[in-house]
Amino acid sequence: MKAPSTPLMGYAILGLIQQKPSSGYDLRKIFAETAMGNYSSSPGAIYPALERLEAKRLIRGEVTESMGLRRRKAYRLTARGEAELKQWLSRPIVPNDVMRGAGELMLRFAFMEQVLGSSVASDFLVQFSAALKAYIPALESCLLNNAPHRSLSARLALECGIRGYQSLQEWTQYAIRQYRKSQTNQTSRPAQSR
Amino acid sequence: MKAPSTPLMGYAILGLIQQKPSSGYDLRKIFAETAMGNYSSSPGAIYPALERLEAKRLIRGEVTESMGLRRRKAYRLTARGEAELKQWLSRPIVPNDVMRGAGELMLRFAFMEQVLGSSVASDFLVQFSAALKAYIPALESCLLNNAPHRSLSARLALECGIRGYQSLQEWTQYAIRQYRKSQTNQTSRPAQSR
DNA sequence: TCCACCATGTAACTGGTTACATGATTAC
DNA sequence: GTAATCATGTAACCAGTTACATGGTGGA
Repeated sequence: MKAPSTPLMGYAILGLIQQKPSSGYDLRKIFAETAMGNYSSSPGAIYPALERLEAKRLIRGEVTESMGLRRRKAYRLTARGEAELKQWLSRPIVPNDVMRGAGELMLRFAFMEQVLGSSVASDFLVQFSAALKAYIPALESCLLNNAPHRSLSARLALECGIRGYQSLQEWTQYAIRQYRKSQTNQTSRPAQSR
Repeated sequence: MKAPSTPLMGYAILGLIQQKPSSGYDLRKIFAETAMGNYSSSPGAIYPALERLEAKRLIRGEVTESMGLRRRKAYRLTARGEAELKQWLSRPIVPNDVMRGAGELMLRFAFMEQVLGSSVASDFLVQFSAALKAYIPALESCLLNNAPHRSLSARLALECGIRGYQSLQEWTQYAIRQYRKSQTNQTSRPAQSR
């Protein structure tokens, strides 16, 4: 009774390929050099991941050997792949998403506007903010309950986690304001891929 | 040319066991119910991890079958285990630690005071703060360089990462102040395990 | 007695890690 | 020609996941 779920890195690849058809090498560079560095850029991670996605018919690769260029296998999304990506991006936020660190939610949000449009991204922020609002008090009570702490450093580490979520919450408010600002300027359109 | 490194969860277990000898079940509860929930509480993760640590002679388990109690295998640190834990806690902070998310550094800090004393923990915070100060500008320039962003949501996601590190930096300052405050009240002692 | 929970494990699968292999192309 | 870099891959290993198995203990 388990969905044959694509791991997080698979979705990262789907999202990047949706933005721009890419080779394994392109993806390695992105993971190695940009802020997406939390995902592995090792060939032993990326090439097998591409093969798995291709086996599931979510992407398709074609070699571009034309005129003296280096051999290069560029992947692009299939219709199934785009559907899978949209389905992932459309999932509702569940408490577990927030508890396990917000990495997956942020990855989804980063791709969301291009794929589903700015109004969906804006709605997502509202959901996100609400989920954080519900979760933070639980952490704070955890801090108070454990009043007789083992050490100052242990308590501070816990406080650091709470601050992280508070900062995330502040970011959602900021981001919501940014979307409101942009909506007054231009109409919300479903983000056509050029 | 690779150290037979204990994975992060192994150190989490060593740290917890140092605080208080524990069984696999105890650890499961801690990982499931407290703020350490980012580590897996599944039996398939914990029991093999305990076996690995025992095989490396870092911990030793003994069954406590006394008087009608349920069978229970409590582990405690060996001398080697304590040495390994101290060695891990004493490692200098390298840029990579900060880039790959600060999870390992926070775990180390949480255990640090009990094992190595408050002055080491305090020094650690200073190092941590310096590492963050060096890293944040790189992220900010990444934001500026990618000025023609794909979408507002992608830019905001990047900003969220930066804010997270800034909040971490603010926390280090706060934590350093807390240590200064505590040092004026009581002398810094190497934290004897009772 | 039977159910809930305590407590420890095991097995198959999945996927990431390090490290190595291979060869083509470009710049010097 | 030779070094750097582009580009794709492979293999052995390691550890976490889900799911199941086993049995003791206490309370209804």
